[in-house]
Amino acid sequence: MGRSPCCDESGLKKGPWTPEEDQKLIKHIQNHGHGSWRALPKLAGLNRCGKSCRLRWTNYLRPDIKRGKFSQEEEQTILNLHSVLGNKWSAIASHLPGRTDNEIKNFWNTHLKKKLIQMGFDPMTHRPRTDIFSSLPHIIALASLKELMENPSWEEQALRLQAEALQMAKFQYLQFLLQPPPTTSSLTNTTTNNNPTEIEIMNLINSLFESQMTTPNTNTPLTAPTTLQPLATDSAGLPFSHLPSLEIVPNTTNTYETLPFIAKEMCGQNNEVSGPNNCSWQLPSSSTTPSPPAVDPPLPPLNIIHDGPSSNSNYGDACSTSSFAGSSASIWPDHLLLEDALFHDIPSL
DNA sequence: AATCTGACCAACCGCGTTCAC
DNA sequence: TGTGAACGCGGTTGGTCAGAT
Repeated sequence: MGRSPCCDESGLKKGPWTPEEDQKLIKHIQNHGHGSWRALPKLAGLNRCGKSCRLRWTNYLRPDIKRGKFSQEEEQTILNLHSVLGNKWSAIASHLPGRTDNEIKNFWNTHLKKKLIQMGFDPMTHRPRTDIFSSLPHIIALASLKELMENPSWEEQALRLQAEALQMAKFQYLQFLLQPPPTTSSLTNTTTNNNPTEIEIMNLINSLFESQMTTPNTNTPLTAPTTLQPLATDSAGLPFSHLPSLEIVPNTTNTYETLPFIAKEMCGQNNEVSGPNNCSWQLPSSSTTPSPPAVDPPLPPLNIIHDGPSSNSNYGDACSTSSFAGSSASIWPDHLLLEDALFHDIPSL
């Protein structure tokens, strides 16, 4: 379709508006309304194109425009609406009286987007970022190179580091998936499209347990309850503050096939759930947990009644998760530091 | 004091849609 | 119904300013 030719016309002024031009535009619109924007500049005595006049009026001169810093409520509203509407700035602006789409767009690009990224969220999906995986090969390569430079037995070190990095990334991603969705906005209703898929969680849980086998293919049962502690809260107090610790309890009546149901229920934030095959997990009473911080109190530990050896030989070995949980918290206190930890002190290449 | 860098935001550009003829 | 002008919207640019080096 035809594009407006007005901006292509030569001889029309561009760039910042002067106070005199503003006054002409305001006075004309107050007296006559804007009518046809194309005809307005000539009628108002402005050497501007109609489009420029319209933008100046709608984004800056309109009397009902609210200027100044965005309030916490406005910020929250933008987050809510953006999680639903995406970059529909005009639609978002329609819910914020006095704010223009341009202003909201600028505020988003300069503040909110960065804020979400810092908190570990994808600003487009409002879900925890998973791009750790896409960058993992790069991280591992550099980490391996570091080992190579520092350690003569670099092959072994690199392999170990690779395994640890991959394991950590999986665990962190699993923790992200188990958060109550979505957390970028406390006002947003829980919508199913923010929930991780059952398969997604199942695959991660299985791969974690599988790779934690200490004695492969021996079917050694898990002999004592083991707890996966949540990682430390990040600097902003999110998102790990909502994460329960996971207690894996040996239970001969359960099978690994119950894990998808466990995972599914964990997403639902229920306090007590009975799954198939006598599988169950529950949130212990709050009295068993340390006193919560003033803001964003953590959920109490989550007990998972987990099976021991399974008929499925891929998953049937013992899990030594306590050391895993301990190392995870000490090596990478939060997800944002994983890359930092690996890159830290790496000489420039 | 000079230069650099990044944040901020008004304004522009260009595409898709709507409207009038 | 087809066409072109007008409009609306989202992405991008570029000027300004403040803080860091």
